[in-house]
Amino acid sequence: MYICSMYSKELLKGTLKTIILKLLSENDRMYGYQITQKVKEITEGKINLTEGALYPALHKLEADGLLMTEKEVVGNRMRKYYKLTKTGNNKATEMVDELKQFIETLKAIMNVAPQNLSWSV
Amino acid sequence: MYICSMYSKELLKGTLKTIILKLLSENDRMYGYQITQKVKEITEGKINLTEGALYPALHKLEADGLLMTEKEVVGNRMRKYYKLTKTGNNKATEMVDELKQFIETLKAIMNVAPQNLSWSV
DNA sequence: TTATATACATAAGAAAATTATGTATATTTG
DNA sequence: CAAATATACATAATTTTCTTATGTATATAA
Repeated sequence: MYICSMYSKELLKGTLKTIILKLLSENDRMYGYQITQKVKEITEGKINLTEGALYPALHKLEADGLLMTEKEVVGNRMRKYYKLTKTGNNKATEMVDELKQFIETLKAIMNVAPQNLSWSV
Repeated sequence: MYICSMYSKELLKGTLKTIILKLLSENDRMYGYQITQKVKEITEGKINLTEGALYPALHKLEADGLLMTEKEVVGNRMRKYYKLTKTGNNKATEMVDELKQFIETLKAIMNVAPQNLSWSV
């Protein structure tokens, strides 16, 4: 898995943790590979998370006490399920709200009224 | 100017260049400080660009041939105006479109339908 | 006269992602 | 049956990008 996104890659930066927390707030528990597939599905292939980004992010969220893990072996292969902690659940709500507001702000910039007069050069 | 944003700072990552190009596609020419003020104005203070992020980004965009500069002295103080090149203008359109699509994709994730059945665990 | 605003710049460090590997099993396909 | 692809984890080296901090300098407001 080497291709990250059909978007300019920079755009994803800063949103990964929020995406992970959001998915986990909807899905009780998920494992890493499942998260990549779920994101691919929801975004119709537009976002493909790379392992090099995902796994370190999951480890960081666990280290920060936002996620907890359960290991299971399914058909000889290991799975590590991630689940929100109580703190993680609160943080998820907070970060999703923040991202939604940020999206609105970005839209304001992207649709800025052409040539308003407040700045004359 | 040390405070960057009322948002978690990560969110801004990856969007700065698009913001700059968008503003310049609306404003013919702008100088650095003006860009910080314009962004503050449009976002109602929610985004404050730091110099440490802005100036290197402008220099990079110039080095990449997307911006060109005109220096002027206004009231004993130097101003460096930035303007889109032809390439920069095309790139601006492209990156703004990309960001708009990315925003829609992000919204899809943030509003993901709870518990659809395509992934059973 | 001191703080704030205007106006540029850059360097050190941190954070986060990309890119590239590595290990291993299961399944599909030619 | 062999090879490719999918599943499933992990990490190290590097790059990019931003934060934080600092530096220079003039103008204006308190």
